[in-house]
Amino acid sequence: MVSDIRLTSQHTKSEMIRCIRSALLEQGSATKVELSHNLQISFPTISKFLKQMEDRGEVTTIGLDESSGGRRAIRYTYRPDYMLGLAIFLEKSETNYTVFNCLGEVIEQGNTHSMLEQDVLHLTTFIENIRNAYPNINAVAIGVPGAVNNGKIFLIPGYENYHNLDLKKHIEEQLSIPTVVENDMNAAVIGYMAQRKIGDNISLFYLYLGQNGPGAGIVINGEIVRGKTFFSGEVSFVPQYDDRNFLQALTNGNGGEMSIVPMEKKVDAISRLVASITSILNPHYIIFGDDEIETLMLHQIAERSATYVPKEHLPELAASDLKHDYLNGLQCLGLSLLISQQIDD
Amino acid sequence: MVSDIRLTSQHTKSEMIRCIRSALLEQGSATKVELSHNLQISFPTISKFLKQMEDRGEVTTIGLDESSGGRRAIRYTYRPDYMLGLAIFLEKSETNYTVFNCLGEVIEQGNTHSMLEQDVLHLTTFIENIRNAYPNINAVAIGVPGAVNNGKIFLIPGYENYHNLDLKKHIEEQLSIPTVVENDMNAAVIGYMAQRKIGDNISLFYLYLGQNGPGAGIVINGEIVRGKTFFSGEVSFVPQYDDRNFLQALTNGNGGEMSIVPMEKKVDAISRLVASITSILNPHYIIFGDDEIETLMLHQIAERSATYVPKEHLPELAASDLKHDYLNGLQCLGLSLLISQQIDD
DNA sequence: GTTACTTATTAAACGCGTTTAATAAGTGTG
DNA sequence: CACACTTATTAAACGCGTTTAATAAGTAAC
Repeated sequence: MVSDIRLTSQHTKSEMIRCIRSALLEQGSATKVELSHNLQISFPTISKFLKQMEDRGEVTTIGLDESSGGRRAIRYTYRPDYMLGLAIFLEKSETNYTVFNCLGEVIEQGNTHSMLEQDVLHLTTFIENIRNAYPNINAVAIGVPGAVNNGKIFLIPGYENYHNLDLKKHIEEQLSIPTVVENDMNAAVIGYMAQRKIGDNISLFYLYLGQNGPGAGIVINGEIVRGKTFFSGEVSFVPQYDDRNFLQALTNGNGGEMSIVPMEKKVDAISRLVASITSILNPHYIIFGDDEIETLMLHQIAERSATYVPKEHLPELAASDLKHDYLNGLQCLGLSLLISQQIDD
Repeated sequence: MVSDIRLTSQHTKSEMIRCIRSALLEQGSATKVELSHNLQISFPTISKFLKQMEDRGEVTTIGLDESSGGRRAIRYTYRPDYMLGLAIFLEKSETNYTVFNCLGEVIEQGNTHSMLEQDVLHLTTFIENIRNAYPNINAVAIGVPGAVNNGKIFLIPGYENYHNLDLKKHIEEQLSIPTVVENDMNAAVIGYMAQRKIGDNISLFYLYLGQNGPGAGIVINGEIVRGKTFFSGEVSFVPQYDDRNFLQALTNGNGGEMSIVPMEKKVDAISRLVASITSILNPHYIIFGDDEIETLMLHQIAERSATYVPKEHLPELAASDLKHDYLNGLQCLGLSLLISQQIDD
């Protein structure tokens, strides 16, 4: 016997606006009734907020719906350029950036010299300049090759200027733009999941096997796994053979070129890693962020993994474009800052 | 420039009651001002709910505080026996149960014949009988040696009667008592964390190395990891040596007694597992749910693990009493049902 | 013991989202 | 083209937690 059907699951003002924004962006357009239905917010409340948003130019009407038997409804849509986001990823050799709108469309894309070895001031003035060109940039997402927690860079080997720097706080204080900072692999896994519209309580292992040594971004139950000392995903160290761990198996133990090691040995090492991950975490997906891995190799890995772990428990294996996912992840992070933007009347 | 300091972070009625209950139970006793402060709920609201709870006998006053310079405050406390919980764990050889109050104190403890091979009806009448003896039992927590998701038993090898049964739904419909069903290792990890008051965003690996083969309960970012096919924690299959996985390393590959394998070989296998877990998940703790593991062995494992993974990233290793944690976990699960109990005016 | 000053509690006014009633704007039908 | 019947929108009444003001109950000082 449930006492009450709906216990006024109230939201706060900014939560509601966030919901309206994301619903409008997701659905492309909507009427007030549709929003009220989908978001479980009462019609009058939707009406009130939508009017405010229309007044400040955030949404526009795009005409009337066909009548479904009664009065025709007004259809609203979000203006994608009302706010823009800036995504930057700092890499060893260069700095890439994109300016994007609320639909994720890229307005401008470019790259410049690496900033990791420079002073942080370089970065802030760079952002400031872009913002001067696009004044309605309202969020910055920065990707770095290092361990990040809540905007603070804890560990970034080789780049002293950024070590132990709370980059989020720094940018927000200097430029007063909402900012998010994230590790590269974590951004990639976020981007991949968003793109494939992978649900919320899913576990996913995003594995990179590139030049800088293996690394992974891990999402479990829809949340990024950072670990006690930000060491999660450092799969190089997984012991796999009598006298070799994963990295040694890939590089023949001498830190040499990966290409020297014969294909089948690599496949076995990767398959053993897949088996370990499966029997420990049993995720839904393992994604290889590398174009080099072709479908053939994926099949071989799947087959060989099944010799270590019952087949039905193995995750779906797939390859994906790391750089693309990385950028997409940063845009997602920026976008979520945009749509939760407070409005100051 | 933040526009508003406190955007009326409103809660629903039942959430508030839940908060008040848990605060009173946690702190032992409290005044209205203290509750209002700790829970961030306004004084009048606290006052209103506390009065209702007092009226129905859920809380009582235990006198006045000493004056701190002004009017003396009334101190309230929760009546621990106002609601009781029932924890049951179904095992192969027997069925254990405890009746406990809101403070976690055990009112009655006992065991009876195994019910896993019987019909489920056996279990329901068993619960019904206990409830007749303690009419204010308001929650049941059931632990089973199988894969459970949201009360439904997906996989429970050897016990056909329980396979694919939504036990939670079944009990709730038959007896109308709020019910929670959980896997044994998951209950244990919950119990361990509650007992040690381990924070909310912590990752913990609870490992069991007993007769029925290794198994683990995993919590990451404060949430149970179940996996795509409820296979998470099945660490037996982790490949560790050229030709042996973890289980084979422990049992010498012939499924024989663990005791045959020399101590140091076991230590190495466990250490390799610790290293794998660390480099994949980097959890805060790995707990061994086994009394057999003595402090000496823990030290050896810690030392040996450090040969595979940099020491600073290793988790804290500890041993704990599985059965105790298991029971405690069930009580926690039951308790959280109790304190979120709806009141029907 | 009266005064000044605390602190706890109660009572009234307010804000805000919701529910409900009222109105507006369509459709098809005889 | 009035009529019954939809559906969208607006206006008013309500519920509930909060903020603010008023009152009660205590302490210390003179």
